Amino acid sequence: MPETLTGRDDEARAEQVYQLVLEGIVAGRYEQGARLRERELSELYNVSRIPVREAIQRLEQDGFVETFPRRGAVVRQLTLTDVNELFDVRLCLETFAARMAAVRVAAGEPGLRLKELLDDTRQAIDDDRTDDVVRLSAAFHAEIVRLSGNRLLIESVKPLFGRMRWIFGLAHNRSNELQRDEHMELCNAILGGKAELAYTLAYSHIELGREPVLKGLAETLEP
Amino acid sequence: MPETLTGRDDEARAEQVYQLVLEGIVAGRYEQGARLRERELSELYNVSRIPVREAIQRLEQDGFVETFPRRGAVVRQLTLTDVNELFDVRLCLETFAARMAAVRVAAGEPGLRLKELLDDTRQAIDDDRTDDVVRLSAAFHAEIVRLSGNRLLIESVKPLFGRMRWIFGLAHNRSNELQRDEHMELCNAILGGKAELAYTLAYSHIELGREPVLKGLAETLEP
DNA sequence: TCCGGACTTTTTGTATACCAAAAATAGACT
DNA sequence: AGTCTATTTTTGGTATACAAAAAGTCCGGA
Repeated sequence: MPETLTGRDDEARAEQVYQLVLEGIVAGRYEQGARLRERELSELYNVSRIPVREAIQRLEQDGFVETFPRRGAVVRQLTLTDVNELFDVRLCLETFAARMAAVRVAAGEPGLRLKELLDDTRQAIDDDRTDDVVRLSAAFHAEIVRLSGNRLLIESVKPLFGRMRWIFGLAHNRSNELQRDEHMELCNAILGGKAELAYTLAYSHIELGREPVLKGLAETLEP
Repeated sequence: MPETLTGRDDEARAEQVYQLVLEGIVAGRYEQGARLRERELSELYNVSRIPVREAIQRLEQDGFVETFPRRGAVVRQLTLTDVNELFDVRLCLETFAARMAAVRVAAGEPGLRLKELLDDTRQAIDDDRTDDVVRLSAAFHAEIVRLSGNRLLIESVKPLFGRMRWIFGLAHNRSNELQRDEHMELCNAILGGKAELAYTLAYSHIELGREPVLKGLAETLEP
């Protein structure tokens, strides 16, 4: 029973509720269309209904729950269609981001953070810290988008990353080693300012991730 | 003084507040970083602060206002950078949508609505109903995205269309006749199932829109 | 005169209590 | 058992209150 929010660090209760519920969703603690009742959550987390409503609104906007008028919010369940749609949109936006990132780096934008993330991933793999590997991999993709310099693109991609976290949490994935190799190549292309190469590498890297995830989710969905 | 919302059709006060404020923003009734005070809006529209907050949250998510902790929301102002970013992201998503739409039509999805919109636009141009022309043009682009069948793509594009409405409201545009010709070509490609052609036509159509809008906005911004 | 700090007012973020109406649920009746 | 009705939940909304952070104001001193 987390009385976590009671008197403690105030400021942004809504944000905290959002994070807590999201955590529950990606960890699979809610199942198939479970209802999120406002009063239930507000009592659980010792906050009023206002922050809860705000959190639920954001969860809906990020595609984790669905709300129906006068019936409230229910946790969505991921389908194979969702995964395919996600990968298609990622192919659109992230390949563009990779190309732009290369252009911007060629124009002087510092891209060292990308290499750092790669080094950290190396460490995390060697230490077998699986959660960190996943987190760092996501951070790598996010950093490329950030490097693109297009704020609207960054905004547009944000909800996708939320969904990715969810999907990768449910359906795992393929060899970390292989993925890191691809990240390395992509990193080199971007830091070398090779825009078209970055585009191509990003494309194949994302596309390579699709099948394994689909297969993993299919298994999770129907055991 | 619109007591519009008072006893009337309840249901979705937040939505109405959202629409009303958005209307004000795209119509340019608010200027350069004007503050949106919760109580002010709630008194203006005769609602409590909750629907107002909800509306403001959505306005932020759609990029019309910016909020700062403990300082509330201010109306954003469009910059040339915003326009360029918007067109770049549109090039990503809408060209993909056009390609997918062609594929889906070839696979049997009915695309007649696209032709209807084109006919309506013809009428609107002939009748000199400028507002309708703009609205129908937007609807044409939206319909292509809808035809793509990718719900996540539809969600991702929604905020862009909001911004487009804003931008086209401020900075007008180029010959309706020319645009309609391009729409016609694109429509034919999609209905003919010619995916790559649809992609190319969508690309050049969107890109052709960029310069005029930039020029128009530059004039609006510094008179 | 102009500057900086103390005081006052606004405004947000949240809480509490309450209500109408729609859904969900239970119950009664055929 | 199946349908119609009554009861409880639950949402969406209102009103009001309050602490704390900003913003705005005022005032005294260099």
